[in-house]
Order: sequence, then C-alpha cells, then structure tokens
Amino acid sequence: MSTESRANSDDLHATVTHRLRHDDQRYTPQRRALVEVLAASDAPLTLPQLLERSQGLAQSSAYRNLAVLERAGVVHRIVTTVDHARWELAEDLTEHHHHLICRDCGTVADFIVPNEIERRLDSALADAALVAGFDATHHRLDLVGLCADCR
Amino acid sequence: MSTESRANSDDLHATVTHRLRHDDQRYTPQRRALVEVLAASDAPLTLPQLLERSQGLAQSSAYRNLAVLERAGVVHRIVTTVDHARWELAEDLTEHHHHLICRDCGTVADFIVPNEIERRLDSALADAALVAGFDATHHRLDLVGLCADCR
DNA sequence: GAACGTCTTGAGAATTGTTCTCACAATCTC
DNA sequence: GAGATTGTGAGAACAATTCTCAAGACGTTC
Repeated sequence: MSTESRANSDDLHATVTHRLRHDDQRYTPQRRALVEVLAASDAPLTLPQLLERSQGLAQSSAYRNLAVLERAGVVHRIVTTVDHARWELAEDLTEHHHHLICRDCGTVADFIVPNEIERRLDSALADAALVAGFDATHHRLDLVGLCADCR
Repeated sequence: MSTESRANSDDLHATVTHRLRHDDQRYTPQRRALVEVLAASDAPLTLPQLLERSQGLAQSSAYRNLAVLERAGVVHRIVTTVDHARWELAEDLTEHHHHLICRDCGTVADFIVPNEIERRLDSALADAALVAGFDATHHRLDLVGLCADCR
C-alpha cells in the first residue's frame, strides 16, 4: 500500500501532477502534503488524522483539496459509518485491496485477497451486474468485526 | 428479500417482538410500521423514503425507533455516500445478499452471489481475518457503478 | 377500574461533519 | 513587474442526525 509498492515516490508525484493537470489543477504544496501523508499510511485516514499528520493545514483547505484530488482520480473517499469519512490513495496508485472495518472504534485496515478468489469473484459480479443492467466500475469488499485492539 | 422468503410475516413479527423484548423494548405500532415497510421493500431505504411509506411518522421518532431496532438486531443501517444512510432488515431476517450501488443517484439494489463463490470467499476472508488478528462478524460486498436508469 | 410510574411520541432545538463564501495571498502569464 | 487567475484560511452556512422536554399511551397495582 505504501510507496514501496511503486518504483519510488517520484513516480507517484509525477502521476498525480499529470492527473491534476488533466483537470486544470495545480499540484500545490498542500495537495502534495496530503498525498504524502496518504501514501505513508497503510490505512485510510479521517480528516482529523490528516490534519494532525500534515501540520498547518486548514480544515476547509483540506476538504477542498481532497475534493479536487478525488475529482482528478488521485484519492478515494470511503464512508463506513456515520461519523468521519476516510480517504486513501486511488487504487490504481496503490494496489487492489479490501478493508477490515472495526465496528467498535471504526478503524480501517487494508488487506488483500488471493488472486484466484479475486478473479472468480469478479466474474460472478460481472454476471450479477449484467442481469441487473448495471454498469459496474468496481467492487468493494469489506470485512466487518472487531480489530485486535477492541477484542 | 421480501416476506416471501419467510414462512409468513407472523414469523417475522414474532422474531422482532422477541428480539425487542430481549432488549427491554416494546414492539409498538410505529416500530411495526417501520419493519413492515422494510420487509415490503426489495432494497434498503433512506429515511425520507421510510417516512413517505409509513404515513404519519415523525422524523425524530423514525430515527429513534430505527436506532432501537438496530440495537436489537432487527434492522441494519448501511452508509454508502455522504448523504442519507439507508436501512434494511437484518440479514438473518431475510437472506444473505449484496448491494449494487449507483454512484450517480445513490440507489441501492440487492443481489445474490452463487453459493459456491460465496463459500470460497468466506474461507479466503476467514484466512485474512486470522492473519490480522481480526474477529470478523460478517462481510460486505458491494458493486459500485451506474444503475440502469442513470446509464 | 382509578392512580401511579414508565415508556413512547412529536416538535423543535442542538450538534456535528462537510461545504460554501469572501477577502487576501501566492502563482502564472505576458 | 503588472494584471489576471488560482489557492488559502477563517468562519458562516448547511444538512443529516441526535437530543430535549412536555404531553400522551400503556401496564401494573391496589
């Protein structure tokens, strides 16, 4: 999930620059800070967590920039419970993964499913989508329960 | 998903009564109305939809009663985007299913995955949970895309 | 079956995550 | 460098949800 899964972080920033430019947006220091914090994390982060880890960022700017980054396909917002949403880098900047969601503290951790299962799942989902006349772009598989800390 | 999947709706109400009693809660006419509306729907409903379909129910009472029903394990709240949450009957009162989520209009429809895939998925997920020291209670598999109306 | 205590209800106020506004600062273009 | 454009921060606005409180319904006890 982290920058390790890419050749190096220059690649990441080059890609982000490119995607933002495609949307007529600049890759400002603040946006870069957000991307770096997300790249360094092995789990999706809430807004308070993002603010804490990128000192000196105003809340309104964080929300605004996350929206810009989301529109450009750089970050992805996930909503698990009623409180804060969480953000992570878009899947094609990391790798396809799923989430362990703790129903007690709300923490989200990443995990990966074996390739073969993933492939079979995809084909089953494609069938289901076809039947429903649904144009599926991606799937979302979460495991809900109690994390090690909350058990 | 409707009452058809159970012997009859008396069963459903008996089960709900029992679960509420276990929580020292009564099965009032309002709560019954909510359960009936949810049982009659083949997709999770938002609060405005619930109010519309159970005339004469106050918004605050609906929220309060849904919280009571959720605590008793009768209904389940799902959060897909930033706006309204959606409620459905708990899985053990209907049957295990998944959701097609339209990223345009937010509509949620139910669908079912073949048993064999479901079984293999479960075992892969159990492995992943074990590795993470996670105590998983259930999984959640959503297909995100555009519904037939929004295409 | 009346009196009492408890639970439920409805209306509206309060709360809270997120978005919007606007004045100012930074950046880019020529 | 001047002027236009874009980004920023503080706080106001917004909207979904939760809380409060007075009144009503229900159940229990005598």
